[in-house]
This record gives sequence, structure tokens and C-alpha cells, in this order.
Amino acid sequence: MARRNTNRRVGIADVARMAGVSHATVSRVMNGNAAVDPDIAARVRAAAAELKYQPNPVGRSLALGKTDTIGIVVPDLANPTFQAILRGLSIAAAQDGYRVLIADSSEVTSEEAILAGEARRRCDGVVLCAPRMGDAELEELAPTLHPLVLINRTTVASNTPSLSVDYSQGIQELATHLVSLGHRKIAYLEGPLHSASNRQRLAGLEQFQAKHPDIELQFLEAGSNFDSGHDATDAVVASGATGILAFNDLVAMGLLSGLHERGIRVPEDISVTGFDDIPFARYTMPPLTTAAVPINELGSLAWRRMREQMQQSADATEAEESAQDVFEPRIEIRRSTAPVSLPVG
Amino acid sequence: MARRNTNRRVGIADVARMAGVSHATVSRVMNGNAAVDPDIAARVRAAAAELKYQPNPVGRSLALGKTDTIGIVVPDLANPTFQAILRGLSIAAAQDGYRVLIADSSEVTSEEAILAGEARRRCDGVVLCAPRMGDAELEELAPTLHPLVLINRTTVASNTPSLSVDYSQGIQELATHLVSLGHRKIAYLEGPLHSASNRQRLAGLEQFQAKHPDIELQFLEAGSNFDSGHDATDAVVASGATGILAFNDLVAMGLLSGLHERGIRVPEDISVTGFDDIPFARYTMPPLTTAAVPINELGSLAWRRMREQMQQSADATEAEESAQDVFEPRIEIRRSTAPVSLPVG
DNA sequence: TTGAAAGCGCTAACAC
DNA sequence: GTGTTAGCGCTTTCAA
Repeated sequence: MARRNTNRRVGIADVARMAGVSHATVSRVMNGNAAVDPDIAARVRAAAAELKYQPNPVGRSLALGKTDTIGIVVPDLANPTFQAILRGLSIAAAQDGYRVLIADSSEVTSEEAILAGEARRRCDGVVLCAPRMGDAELEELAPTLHPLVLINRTTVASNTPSLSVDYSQGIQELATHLVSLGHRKIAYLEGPLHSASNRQRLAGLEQFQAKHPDIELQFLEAGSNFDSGHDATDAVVASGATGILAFNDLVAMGLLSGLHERGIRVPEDISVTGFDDIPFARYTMPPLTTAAVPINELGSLAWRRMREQMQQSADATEAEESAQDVFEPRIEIRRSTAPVSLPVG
Repeated sequence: MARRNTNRRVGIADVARMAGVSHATVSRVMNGNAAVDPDIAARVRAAAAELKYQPNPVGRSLALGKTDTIGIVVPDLANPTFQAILRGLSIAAAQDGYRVLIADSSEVTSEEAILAGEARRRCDGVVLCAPRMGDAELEELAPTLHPLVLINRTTVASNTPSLSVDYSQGIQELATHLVSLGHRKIAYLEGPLHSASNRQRLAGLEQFQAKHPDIELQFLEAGSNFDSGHDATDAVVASGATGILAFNDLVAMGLLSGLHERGIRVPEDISVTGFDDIPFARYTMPPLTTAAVPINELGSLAWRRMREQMQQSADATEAEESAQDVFEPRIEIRRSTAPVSLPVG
């Protein structure tokens, strides 16, 4: 006996007893699975209503082998990007009767695999946002997590659907925009060094440099949040660059505030761009030129891909090529970028 | 037989077979509960490692009567306030090995009770943010949800811990701040009409009016997000008020952008205040004067109260008076408020 | 159409 | 110290 019968909630047995039928019949009525005599069904329903019976999801899960829950692993819930993905995912999943379980790795990369595994055991699938996990580790992990949807990562292992943003393309367009405004000295405020999306931006800038060998391109360390942008202010000023490509909107906003404190005007003295187009980007001072990522769609598409995979598993229709969705950012030109000003004198 | 044995994951039975012991022994080793012969324990551990065995949480949950999961019901995951609470809760709960399950009611008040009930059945407790739910409904619902923690609501039913912000006090301080700057015509941009926290602000303003009968106080309809603030711009201008108390930071930011579009300067022409001090409030144009709510603490304290309740239930130490925590907002004066300007001429 | 019974994977009481 | 067994609450097979 695993449990003392203290504090028992009403279970299927209570309804069965009250309606004078077996558990099985109650189950059938509740799920509308098999045909049940209308009179009996009515009796069962009445008893269920009377007792306010609601099936215990844990018992169902064990019997059914599914939890109607999916997990999402995010590196940092404070990041608007992941908040938006979470929201889109949660709303889309709810429409199909699924709930979302959160696992926040708090940027501790070494925990991600463990969290993801644990989430998978509790859930029917996992959406993994693990920008800093090594490729090898991801490749090893992916098959054990199936059904799995990857955000901003791809892996060769076990055809896993992935949704990603073409950061390379976006940053190139932003850089080109600066060039078209006459900027010749441009600095990139790098994101976390091991972040996959930072690497993509770097790759994009390499292509950009190849096309524009005359542009002086510098690389400055920063990070992925407000503070790292703010802390990079001195380095930005020292660089002498007139156009700054920040890793993302948060970094750009931190920089904006740092420049403002030093009395450096944007865009008159320095042009600044962000990335992501978070909701607040249009309300910064000045409004931020950035690359817009359709972030809400990411969440809902993640759910669609998850559902497709779960159906495939159910049908045993394996081996279907899984989708690799790539979102192209759209450049949003606002007021933080302007033609380069001529040196005084 | 509930399941065809397709696609079986490795279970406790496999480990038991491999180690040549019973399920029970494997369970004992995995949980470190009872004393087990060291040699046998080693054999079990080796088998578990070999098979990469991880206990199935659903089975555990059913046997233990607990899921190590708590649910949170929020009206809108797009709202930074709830994002912050979710985050604080998730991080704090994770520290004790608990996960968070999300239920986003998408502002559909009629769904909240259902969502909360469903969340409670899947989880060991529920944190409920339901600002628009009627008092009567809440009072009826609360006992069925226990352990329950209420955010920004209280209920007389079944002593339920609640965390709330003293919006009344905060809005009075903000109003007083405007008065001290010389403003005599003040308008309040109302939040959702049925929101409990809006009612608190109204109550606070009533007290304020009593203390300052000479101040002309107007009430304008708005809402709780950017757009409602933006849409209220014309009404604000028409009101002739020089000091605006927005329902929250989002509304204030929407208004800021609306005023800017019309060439009305803040704070020179109109002073604007927000509420909440969301992370972006200091980066608006101009930086927003607001009432700071220690929002991250709210989430972690919610977890603490939840844990206390769960322990009480376990100890059957019922009837202990449950905490009603009230957070006092701290006024954060930035640049969106300034002395009222003298009428020209 | 219905009930009895097995089983989902696990924990814990009980007997040895 | 260890195995046997009951039971958590449910679904589904099987036999009637």
C-alpha cells in the first residue's frame, strides 16, 4: 500500500460506486470511447457531476503513455526573445489541449542536457533553445529527446526539425544599410562568444567584409543584455567607429543609454542598430533601427512542427524528412541610424 | 493490458532483471531510502548506468501522489509583470527541484477557473494571477485549489496566502509627486475596468483627492498595454491635464509615443508617470518616472509561500494563519516628470 | 453493452 | 537486507 487514505480526492471508483457500475464503464463514458447504454451513461454523468469528479491526469498519463504536456528549455527567461517564443508556443499548444512545462537553464550550459532529458521524461516532447551547447553534445542528445524541435540550432543527428533565424543575412543587411549611409568605420558588438547565433552573425560579417573590403570593421566584446551594451560604451567610443552593429536590441539599448550619459548623440554622432525588433525597440530613445524577427510565429510554428512529429511517431510513419525552417529577418529602419556626419574642421 | 509493448523505454524492471534483483531493490537504490547491501547497490547502479535508466516521473508521481510541479495561471504572458513573476517563480522553484507548468488564460476571464482547476490536478499547487475574476467566484474556487498562492488578490475563503502590491499607496505618491511639481490638472489613464489593481489605484486616488480638494482630477479610459496608451493620446490632449498618471508603464510608453507623434514634449508640455518599473522604463524617451514594484521578489516569495503551504499540508499542521504579503512600491523619479510649465502669454 | 482483470512504472508496507 | 505484493488512478483487452 503506497498511500494512507488520508485526504483522498474523488476518483473514478467513487463515481463507479455511486452510479452502480464498474470503473471501466465510467472511463468509457468520460472518454466517449466505446458505446455505452444511454441510461447508464446518464447515470454515470450525473454521479460525476454530483461528486464534481475530474479524472486524475497522472493516472491517465500512466495508462496512456502520454502527458499532454511539452517542455521548453530556455537559457534565460529574462530574454524577450525566449519570452515571446514561450508565449507563442504556449498559446498554440493550448489550442490543442497541451500545456507547457518550463525549464530555465539560467545560462548554465552544462545543465541544459540534464534539464532537457528530465523535461522529456515528464513531457511528450521538448522544444530546445540551447544556443551555447556544443555541436557534439547536441548531436548525441538529440536522438534521446525525440520528439524534439530545435530553435536556432540544427543538428545532423536524427532528422530533427529546427526553426532558425538567418542572422547572417540580417546582419549583412544592417551593415549594408550603414554603408549606404556613408559609414566607413563600423564596429560589431559581439554577443556571447559561444553562442551559435553570434557565430552566424560573424559569418555574415565575413561575407560582408569580402564584398566591402574598403570598410573598416572592428569587433568588440559585449554580451547579450542591457548591461553588456552599457559596459561596452567606452570601447565603442575608443574604436572611433561611426556605425555600431549591436548583437541584439538589448545590447543596443544598453549602449544607447551609455552614449547618452556621455553626451554622445545618436544618430548625429554615432549610428546604432539592434537585432530582433523586440516590442520595445520602437520606443527607445531614439527608436531603434533593427532586424525584425517574426518572433511570435516562431513559437507557434515550433508547436506545429512538434505536433507533426508526434503524429508521425504515432503513425510510425518515420523517416519523413523533417522541416528546417529559416526565417529571414526584415530590416526595420528607424531613427537610430543616419548619414555619417562629416568630421568637424 | 493498456499498452502494446511497442517502443518501450527502459524501466525499473529492466534494471532489476539485469542486476538480478527485484524492482523494490532498484527503487531503494535509486532513492537511497532504505539500507541496501553495498555490493548489490553497486550492481544496481552499474545496470542502471549501462541501460541509461532514468525513473519515469509519471510512475513516481502516481505512487507518491505528487508531481513536483506547480502551475501558474496568468492572464497574459505578453505582460512584463507576469513574465517577471513567472521567471522568479520558476527559478526559485527549480532550486527545490520543482518545475512550473504554464496556463495562459489569454485574458479570457471565464476560462481562468477551469484552467486553474486543471492545473491543480496536474500539479502540487497553483499560483493564480486572475485580476479580473469576480470575488465570489474566487472565494468559491480558492478552497478547491489549495495549496494556492494568490497574486494581487485576496480572498476571505480558506486562509490563502496572497502577495500583493500596494497600488493605492503607489499611485498616491505619484500623484503627490506631480502636485509637488506644481501640477494642478491631473488625469488618470485607467486600466481594465474590472481589474482589481485598477480598483486599488482608484481607491488611492480617492484618498488623494480628499487630501487635495483643490486638484482637478480626471479619469480617462485606457487599458493595460502599449496600444491603449497610444489610443488615449487624443483624450489626454483634450483633457488639458498637465500631469498624467498612466495605469502602468506600458500604457505610459504608448502615450509617450503618441504624444511624441503629435509634437507634444514630455516633460516640458506634459508630465507622464508609469507604474511597475519594468526593465525598459529607464530606457524610454524620456526615461519614465514610475512606481517600482520589486517584481522578481514577488515570484520567489510566491514560491516560498507555496512551499510553506505544501509543508503544512504534509505535517497536517493546518490552520496556521497564512501570510498576506504587501509590497510597497518605491517611487522612481526619472525624466518624464518636471515642473509644470507656465501658460505662454 | 458491460464487468473483471491486467497493466502503465513506480514506491512502500510487510514478511522473511 | 531483500523479495513479494498491494496499490496510486486510469484505460483497454478479453470474455461473457
